[in-house]
Amino acid sequence: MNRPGLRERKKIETLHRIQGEALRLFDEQGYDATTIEQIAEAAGVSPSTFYRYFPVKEDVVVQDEYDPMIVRVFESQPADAPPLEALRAVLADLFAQFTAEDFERIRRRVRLIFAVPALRARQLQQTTATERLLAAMVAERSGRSPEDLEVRHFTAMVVASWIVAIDTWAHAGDEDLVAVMDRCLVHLEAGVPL
Amino acid sequence: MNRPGLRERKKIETLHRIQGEALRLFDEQGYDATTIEQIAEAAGVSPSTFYRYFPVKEDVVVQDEYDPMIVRVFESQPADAPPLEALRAVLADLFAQFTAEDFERIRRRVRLIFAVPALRARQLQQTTATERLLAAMVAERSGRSPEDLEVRHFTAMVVASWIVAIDTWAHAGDEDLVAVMDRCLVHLEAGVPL
DNA sequence: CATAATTCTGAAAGTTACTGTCAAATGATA
DNA sequence: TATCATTTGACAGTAACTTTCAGAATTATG
Repeated sequence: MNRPGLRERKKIETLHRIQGEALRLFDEQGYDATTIEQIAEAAGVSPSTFYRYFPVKEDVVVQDEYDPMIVRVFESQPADAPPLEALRAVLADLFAQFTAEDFERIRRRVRLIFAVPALRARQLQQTTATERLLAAMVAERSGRSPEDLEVRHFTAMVVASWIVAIDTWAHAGDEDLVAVMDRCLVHLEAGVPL
Repeated sequence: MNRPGLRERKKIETLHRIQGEALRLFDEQGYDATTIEQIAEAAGVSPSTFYRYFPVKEDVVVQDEYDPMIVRVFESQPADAPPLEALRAVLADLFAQFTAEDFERIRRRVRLIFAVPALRARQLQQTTATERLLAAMVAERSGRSPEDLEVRHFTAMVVASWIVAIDTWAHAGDEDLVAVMDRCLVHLEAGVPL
């Protein structure tokens, strides 16, 4: 048996407390003006502990746990679906699980990320990891190599498309996130005509 | 008349000297293991001077002067050419001006950038600036707003396409850079089929 | 229940990237 | 040559991150 256990619960709680206090402080004073010491103190931990949870300052905003979800949902898609269809469905399925509060939290985070260069840089970097993940899965499915130029190009386009959609949604947005993503993917599939 | 003048010539020279020594040291000891102090000393300047030329350490590798060239070449394209055609031509024209040594230097820089996370992050960030630039030009040409979703999506796709091509070329590459880029853009125009 | 093993935490000291200020040096200009 | 603007270097300071180590809390084991 490997139930959650007190230790793990405490860890998750601490992680969320740090993240919450950090976002609050960033809102109040700005990202750069907030030091790790302040965040640590507000969360009732030591700076060392902060770094144990978030290797770099940016991660307290950028880190998320979506990658494994994406993998799970992607693998549950019908094997004969074309890759672009499959990925579109993955997002739809994923978003269907989110609540309105989830979206609101994500929106705040995304806005912060796009406003602070350091956060944006970190997120772009994290995105390339997701890209590799997708490339591996797509390659598997289409019986090609993950190094194949078209496979890498395909995944790069899809991921970049997502980012444009998220950016648009977070800023303009009374529109639905799924709707914006669909518009982008349709545009992509049509060969980005202008 | 506005000839270079001694002062400017010296500035360019210093800039190149710093860059050269930095790249040499990075090759020898690795990026992280090389301090700004070492670079400054090798280039015969003070650390403060280093920062005057390169606001952040990453810029000594990532900074380039291509953006204005892109603008110039783009504006010299026939006004009735479709945007994707125009951008393809821009790159072809640009690369035609480069020598074999240029390509070799670029290749070394690109490999370094893709190997060091901090450099990659900075470059991705810089890329978004280029993206905005392109968006403005493309918007102008097609009589749309730079905020238009399709315009932003189009430019994001083209830029992301370039990056995949450059990455591929720098690593695999006995193939021509222009050829790889063409393959990517063709794939994009076809709606990234797999 | 008691003790051993594992994991988590905090304190402290050190490195380095980066910022700001000010005076000295150097190139431009009249 | 004399004055003006720009560039540079020295210095001091901040804060992000790293490393190390000892002690505390939690879990596993006899």
